[in-house]
This record gives sequence, structure tokens and C-alpha cells, in this order.
Amino acid sequence: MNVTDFFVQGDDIVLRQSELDLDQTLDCGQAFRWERISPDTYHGYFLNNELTISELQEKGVFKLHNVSEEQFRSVWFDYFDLGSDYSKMIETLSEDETLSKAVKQYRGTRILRQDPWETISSFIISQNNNIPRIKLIISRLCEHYSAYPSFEDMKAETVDTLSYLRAGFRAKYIVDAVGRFNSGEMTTEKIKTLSTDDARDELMKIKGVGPKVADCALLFGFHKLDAFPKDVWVKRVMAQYYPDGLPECTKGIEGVAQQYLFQYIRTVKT
DNA sequence: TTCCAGGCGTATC
DNA sequence: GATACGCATGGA
Repeated sequence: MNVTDFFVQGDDIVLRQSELDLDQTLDCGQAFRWERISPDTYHGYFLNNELTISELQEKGVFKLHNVSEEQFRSVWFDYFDLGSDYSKMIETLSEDETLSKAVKQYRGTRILRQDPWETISSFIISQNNNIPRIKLIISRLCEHYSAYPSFEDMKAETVDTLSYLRAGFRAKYIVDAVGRFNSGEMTTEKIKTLSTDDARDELMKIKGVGPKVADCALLFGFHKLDAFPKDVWVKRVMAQYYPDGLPECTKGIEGVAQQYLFQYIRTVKT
């Protein structure tokens, strides 16, 4: 059992969590608003909350700078999914040979509990795009609004008003999503209550949201761990290692397995 | 210059 | 249902 342990130190929170790797968690293509500002430190945002987090010399020990205990408990504990036991999931996934290699190499990957609207809109931007440019487009959006905008904030946006994003053909998809949530046709509260399959069907009503974007939103924004986004990289790993489908040990946590396989196939030497 | 990037809509069969 | 192709943009 892997337990999260923390204490207050001055204005900071010191966190002990052996199953957390900042690179694999904050710079792995699940979130687009984190920047590595030094080898051991990341700076970024969740909604209107800003955070600088460093790993200390002692591995598995982190400092969350200028964070109160209240803010840690109410925001960052959930965001980093610190209530889940990743060592147990890793043990289960390691029953498979390829996954055991991926897990060994990328241990400390966690599935962040991000904002539903932010992940829906971010992964619309992600389609047929590369990670540096996705981050650039999202940074332009956040700079424009001084924070990640809600769909209410974006109510009046059109393809033309979004042209500064340089998002290309994706701008019309963002406008479509904004419209559906603002009209009340779609609500994140309702999607939360649906099964993964029904939630995917619901999200795919948005123009520009297909199975991959929907599954990313479900995994990273709604924490549905059985969602399994198949991007170009995961399709490669499936063709190479799992032509007959995922192994039994991934059942129920396919999304966690996916994140390890995504990292693995992007760097494995063949 | 051509190819590619955490895909999807549309046309066609 | 499956397959082919175009799509905005910018870096390699």
C-alpha cells in the first residue's frame, strides 16, 4: 500500500510520494500548461490555481511552494490523484511482459484529475497536431483570458475571433463545443454520471470530437480509467505488441496502461 | 520540398 | 463498416 504523507513547512507543503515522477506526470502529453523551469521543478496551473513544485534531493520527496494546507487538501491532493494506490496498479500491469518493461521505465506516471472542459477543448486542439504546438496554442488562449477560459467565458467566440490562436481547422470545432455547453445541451455534470461508453457517445456529438479525443477527455478530465485513447503512437504499440488486443491485467485500468505504453513506444529503441 | 503531428469529417463503396 | 482523402499550421 502506497500512502501519501505530507506536512506543512513554513509557507510550503512537503509531500512524500514515491509513486510520483514530475516529468512522466506533468510533461507526458496529458496536460499542456506545465513547464519545466529547472531540472527538478515545474511551474503550471490547474484552473485558477498556480503551482511551483520541486522534487527535493531525496527522491520521492516534493515541495509545493507557497501552498497552504487547506489549498493542498482541497486542490492539489485531488489534482495529483494522491488518494489512489499506483503501486498496486503497477503491480497488476506488470503481469504483462511489455507493460512490465514500460512500468519499470516510467514508474511514477500518474493520471491527473484535470478539469473536464479544459481537457475537452485542449484535446480538440490536439488532433493531428504535435505536443509543442498544442501547448503554444493553449498558452495563447490562456494569455488572452489571463487563465484557462470556461465555456461561459468563450460564449461569444467565433472562428474569426479565435484566429489569433492559429489553431487552423480546429477553431470551428472549439466554437461548436462552446455552443453545446453554453446552450445546456451538454453538461459536464451529466457526462460524469454516464458509463464510459455512453459518455463517449455524448462527447462525440461535438464536431471534431471522435473516439480518440473523447477518450482523452474521459481519462484525463473525468478520470474514467477504463477509457483507452488510441492515438498514432498507441496504434503502433498495439500493432507491434498486442495484435490480439490488450492483456487481461489491464481490465478496468486500460487508461493507466495506455499512458505507460504511450511513453514507452515514443522512446523505445527498435 | 515533403513529411509528420496524442484525428476527424465527408464521400464513396 | 471500411477505406481514402483533405484539412491549417509549423517544425524537422
